Amino acid sequence: MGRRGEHSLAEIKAMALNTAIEIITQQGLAQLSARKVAKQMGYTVGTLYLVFKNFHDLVSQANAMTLDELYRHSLNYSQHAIENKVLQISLGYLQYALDNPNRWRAIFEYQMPEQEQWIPEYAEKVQKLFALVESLLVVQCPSLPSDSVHLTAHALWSGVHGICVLALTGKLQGIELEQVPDLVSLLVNNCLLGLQQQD
Amino acid sequence: MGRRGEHSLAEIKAMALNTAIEIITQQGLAQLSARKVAKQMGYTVGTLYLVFKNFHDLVSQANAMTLDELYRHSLNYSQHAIENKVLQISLGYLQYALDNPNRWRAIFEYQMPEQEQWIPEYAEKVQKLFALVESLLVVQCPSLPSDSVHLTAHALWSGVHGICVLALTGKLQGIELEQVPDLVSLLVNNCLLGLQQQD
DNA sequence: ATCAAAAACTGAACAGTGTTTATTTAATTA
DNA sequence: TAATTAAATAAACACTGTTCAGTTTTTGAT
Repeated sequence: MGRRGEHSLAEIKAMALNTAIEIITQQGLAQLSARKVAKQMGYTVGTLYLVFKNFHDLVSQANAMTLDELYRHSLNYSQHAIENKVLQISLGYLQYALDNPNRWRAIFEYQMPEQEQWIPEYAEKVQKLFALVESLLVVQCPSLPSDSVHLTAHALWSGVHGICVLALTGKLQGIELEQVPDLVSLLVNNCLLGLQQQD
Repeated sequence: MGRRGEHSLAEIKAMALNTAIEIITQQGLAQLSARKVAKQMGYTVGTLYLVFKNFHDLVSQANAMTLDELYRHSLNYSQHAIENKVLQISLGYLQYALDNPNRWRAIFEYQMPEQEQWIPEYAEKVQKLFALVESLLVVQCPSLPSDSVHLTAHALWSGVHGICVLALTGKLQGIELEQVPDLVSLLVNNCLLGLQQQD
């Protein structure tokens, strides 16, 4: 039927990303498909390939948006804390995951096709989160050498991430859901305690 | 062509599981398909459905076998350690993941179809790993109350798991691969140090 | 205003996926 | 040897991502 001109390509791209996020949120990443996105937008599949290189591109950009939200949410938690900001950002990270399980899992369970690359924004945004934790840690443990801060930030953050992963995939069967934040507190606080003892 | 009688159904099932693990090991979970398994065995797809309920069933049982190997490997590491067994089992867990990335990722990145259940063995084996860590922790921290041991074991183990996840998915960009075991040591040792300080 | 060119959009095709089922073939039993 | 049972297949179904030849509409120039 040809050009309808109702939406610009930029608008179509935005619509597609929002629709994809909607489907991920409601039905999970596994239920996302190109045709489903297109149909829900009122277009056909081919149109998506005018604004995305391929399906991987669509998913990556949708996940990048989630990663942004996740970053802002975590940052917000740390900024509203007056002490132990490292713990607070960790709890903020967990809370976003618990509140948006499907979107959170989509970020970390998406299997990148062989031979494809991450979109640049994706790697940047992951890096930004680590950097944020590192900056909070350096304030909280001023006597720690910068090499140690770097390693510790990654260890701590990976640990918090691991708790989120296992909690969201139902693999923490011996732990009640309301105890999951306690796991984060336990890990972060004891690790920090151990660090300060070394000084 | 009908019954060839070359293999019993039990043998066919074992062949399928071994073939699936082979494909996962070499090409990753994303490249696994029912037809590929069947073809590599010298059978057709339909035959697989004589011994598996569905594809989910096949993947689950293949992953359960990996989970067993992972458990034995981790147990072995802890048994050969004379002190700090909690750290050693953690490093053993990490090493298995680094040595068998595709099999390890298959366990944790497999998206269970909506409305399907884990096979019972699967949940049991995950539980067994947590229980093992908990039993080592209780020896290493005898003065810790049993409630705390339970929580701490899960927090610690999730932490170690998180490091494995991010390392294998290439999200620890600020860290060299040979430093990853250091991350595990840092997390585990500092957390244990913090715990002992609380006593 | 008319016509050509460019851009937007579709629909159908392709190879692949998991799954089901009628059918064929071989081994077992009577 | 004939009837029965079990093993295995081939083909179909609905779905997936991806491509591309056409069709339709808008735009730009005469």
